[in-house]
Amino acid sequence: MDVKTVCLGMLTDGPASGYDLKKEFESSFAHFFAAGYGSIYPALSALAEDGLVNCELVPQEGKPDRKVYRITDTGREFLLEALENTTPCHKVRSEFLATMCFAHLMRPEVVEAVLDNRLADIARYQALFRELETSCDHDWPAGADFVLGFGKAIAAAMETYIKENRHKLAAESVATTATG
Amino acid sequence: MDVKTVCLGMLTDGPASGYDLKKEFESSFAHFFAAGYGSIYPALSALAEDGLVNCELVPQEGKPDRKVYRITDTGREFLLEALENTTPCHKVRSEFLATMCFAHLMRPEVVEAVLDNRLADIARYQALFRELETSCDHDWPAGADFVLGFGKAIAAAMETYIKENRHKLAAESVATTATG
DNA sequence: GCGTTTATATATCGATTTGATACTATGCAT
DNA sequence: ATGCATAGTATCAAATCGATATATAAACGC
Repeated sequence: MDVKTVCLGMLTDGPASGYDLKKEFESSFAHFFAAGYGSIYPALSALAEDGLVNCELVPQEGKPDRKVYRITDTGREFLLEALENTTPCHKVRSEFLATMCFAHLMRPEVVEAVLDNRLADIARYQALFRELETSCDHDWPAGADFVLGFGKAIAAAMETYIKENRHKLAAESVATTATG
Repeated sequence: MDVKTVCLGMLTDGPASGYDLKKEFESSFAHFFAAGYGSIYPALSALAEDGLVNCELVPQEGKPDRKVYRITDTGREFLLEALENTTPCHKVRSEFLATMCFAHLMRPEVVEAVLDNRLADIARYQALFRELETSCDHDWPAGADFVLGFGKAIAAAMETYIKENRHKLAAESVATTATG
């Protein structure tokens, strides 16, 4: 399940441009699958080349032409096959936790700042979740609901854990002002 | 905080070879920062070239020489500076959630299998956490404790969420045997 | 005794992804 | 008038991933 396949899946919802897909990556997919233009545009080109989507050029005034992609029957078949994989991965890459591993080398106020910033980031995700919930009138497929709920549950768990355990970290910092 | 910096941080614990670091990436770091040989060896070479570590060749019988890396004073300074970054990221890349977004295109038994496999994967992480807790006699720095606890909390939250919400998914699958 | 897996150790390489940037044009706010 | 947001495409170096190659030896199952 690479960017190509996710784009293909998004296109089952209807035709879209690379720009449109980017917006979806930034909203409903933001909390679990990031992709920038550098991944999306090459992915769409490759899909078109393989005949899994076709591309219609829609001219616009004053703006670059829209390249509107539509999934083909071959593409739909390919997607269904890809969805047969029963062991899709779930990976975390956390510079935050890596940093916390070395908290004993850091000044306590920096540790505090890192934790505050992480909580702020979690709050941003929670705001996004509320937005997604209100904007869409719940005519969503069950899968989208499940995924949003998953994001909310994990964000809440992270928030709770950090708030309840941050005091343990601040306490033991080696670099506490030795002048005390 | 790239692989180079994490390797440098690991080396504050004592000298180690690339092979040793790989084992650490597979144990205590496994749940939040993956790195393979393809990242670790080039990282160590680059660190050595920049004078942040030095390398001692330790010959062995029948096996390739060990290249034992040790952090230098310059390296320690560099690390401390890197740890001043107060906004380290925390990213998730989940092919699992991407797959679940398209559950309505999947056969229900495949959805079930995906969920079972995810739960199994979570269980493997939980086993690893128990191992880490017992093997090390808690002479750990507080940071390592915090990070392990974080992993446990999130794993538990994921497990609970999946078990409590999977029924909603199975229910609405479009592809239910229409022959019923 | 014989094949397979596991462990010790290094290293490389193509494919994918990241993150930043470039280009063009409209409109809105300060 | 200057900057920022929005709409749209596109590219590129650097970083990372995942698999594979090489070499030796102990351990395990049948």
